[in-house]
Amino acid sequence: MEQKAPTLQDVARIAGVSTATVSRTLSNPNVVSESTRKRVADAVKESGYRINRAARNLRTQRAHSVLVLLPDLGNPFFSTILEGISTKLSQAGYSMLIASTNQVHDSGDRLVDYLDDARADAMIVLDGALPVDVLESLFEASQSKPVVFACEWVEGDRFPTVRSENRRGTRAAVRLLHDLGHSKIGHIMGPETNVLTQSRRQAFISALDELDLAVRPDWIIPGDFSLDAGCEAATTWLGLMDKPTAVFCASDEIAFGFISELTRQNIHVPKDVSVMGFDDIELAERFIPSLTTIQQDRKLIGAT
Amino acid sequence: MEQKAPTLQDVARIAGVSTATVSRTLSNPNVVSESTRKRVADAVKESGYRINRAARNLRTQRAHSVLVLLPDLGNPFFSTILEGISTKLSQAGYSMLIASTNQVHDSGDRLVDYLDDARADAMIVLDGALPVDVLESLFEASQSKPVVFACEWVEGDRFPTVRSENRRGTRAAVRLLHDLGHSKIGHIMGPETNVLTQSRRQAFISALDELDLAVRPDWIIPGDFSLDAGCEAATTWLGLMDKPTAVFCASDEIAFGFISELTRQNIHVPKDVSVMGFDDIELAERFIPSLTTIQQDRKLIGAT
DNA sequence: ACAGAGAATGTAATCGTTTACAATTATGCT
DNA sequence: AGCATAATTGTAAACGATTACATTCTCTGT
Repeated sequence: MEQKAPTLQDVARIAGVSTATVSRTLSNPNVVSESTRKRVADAVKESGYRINRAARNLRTQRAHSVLVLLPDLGNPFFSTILEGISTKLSQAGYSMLIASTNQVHDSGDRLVDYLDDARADAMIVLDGALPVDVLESLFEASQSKPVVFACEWVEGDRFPTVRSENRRGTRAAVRLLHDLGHSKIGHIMGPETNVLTQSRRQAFISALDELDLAVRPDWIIPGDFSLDAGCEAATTWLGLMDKPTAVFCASDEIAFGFISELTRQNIHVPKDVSVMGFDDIELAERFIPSLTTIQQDRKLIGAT
Repeated sequence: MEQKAPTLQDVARIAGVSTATVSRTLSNPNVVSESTRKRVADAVKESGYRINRAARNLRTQRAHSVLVLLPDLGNPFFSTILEGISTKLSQAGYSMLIASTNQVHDSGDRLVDYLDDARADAMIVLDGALPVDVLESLFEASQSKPVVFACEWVEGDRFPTVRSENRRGTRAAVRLLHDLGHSKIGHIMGPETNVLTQSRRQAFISALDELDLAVRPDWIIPGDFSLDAGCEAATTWLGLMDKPTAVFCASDEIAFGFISELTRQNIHVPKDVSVMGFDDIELAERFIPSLTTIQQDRKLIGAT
């Protein structure tokens, strides 16, 4: 029973028309007459025809799919963004290919292959920490196919970028803590090299300045967006003589790690110390308008 | 500067050989002579040739990509599994397409289209709650292309399935709680219709039986794998006259919701009540060997 | 030196669509 | 009716790779 899939030819034969007509009926129905349109529709149904994307892609020179590149698939933060992208893409009739940066790198493939090779029409990059040579080749490729950065970005304005309002979000968080009566506010950072880290730290400092609050270097604790970093930061915090009464974390994951470690040490949140996160992954109370929703529109535009 | 991508023909011309030879050099190097192999390699480098996947896919009738279907992209639990799948696939030279069940459903596309239309060679399903008609058509399609279920599954043994050891994990969890001295153990379930829920509840009950512990229906609290469910369960727990001193949650997310709500109500975990989760998402202390690692091998086998 | 095996390469058909162009038919207008 | 124009449909050439088959070339053994 290994019957091969029906082709346009088969449909054409059944409907008694040419393949061209069938193709037109499917992709551009309003140019064929009512009667043949119906005949073709019936023939399609009868044969159980499904278009062969490979053939179509070859002929039209488009892959009808978009590559999403992210640093780490396991990171829950990205999954909500993916959800948004995925929805938009499938609405627009695109498929979503996924690759994670480290893998691509390990396997020796070059990133641009995905574009060069006609596997993807466009690329959405969620990783701001790409090596320069990769960036270079990406930029070259972006002359012919759209490459857009989202959430994280690279310096230089060479790629269109979709970013959330890091500065504003950070300021809002700091102000909220201030309004709650805190004047001793600390910060747990993301990984040193990350653009988000930089941006949020700067925003944090300037927000403190605006409110005439002290900026204490020992209250700015290094980290790396992970739970573990939050736990370590908790230890650091415990070791401080003069402890901040509120802490703004560069990511929600950090915040969780921080809180859970403190709880283990019988420090109560928020009674003993207030903690805020950033990113609005589903786990947290969301105090900053979600990133994801705003971004998707522009992404789609960039992609098509 | 809109130069089109170089093709096999271009390479062939530069190298002074036929396209067939070039193709062979690339896909089956050991049948061509050393000298031409080098000539072709140089020509490839000179022209910057990249293979056109669309053409290759058309000719070879394979898409070199696998579709992963999951119920909800936003759910962090799946992202770690995705990571594993993705790694294996890219090692094997496959791309990974992603779709989420609800979207596919909403958009009116049929799932099987992905297989039928040569976009994907195989499919990995992480959703055990598909409508019957979808299942039916999937099964039909699985005659020609591999479809494997993972993590969740459907009754009937019609599809190859990769599953984690739900029963064993559950039993291990219950025994651990028992060994810690608990005799009053409760359970917060996942969504009623989910196969994992069923499996874990049964295992939970039989584990209690084995240990001669009481099975109290009011200690088995309904839920749905989400944080919110955990919170609600916390309220339910608070309302119980006779409270279990330990709770086994069907997912880590539930456990987190439960713990956070209790903490808010000044109940201390684990002093006042012990809580265990299930799934081993990165957030939790991992007390059950991870699901993800074991599965990937078999998945890959199934897919190729 | 020559037949014959085996290695290396070339020729050309093929995968299933789309689409420019030609050909046909239908329609409107005087 | 007769011709111009528009609406449909058909013919056939792409798209860029793979591969069966034919061909040429290179040896080896006698």
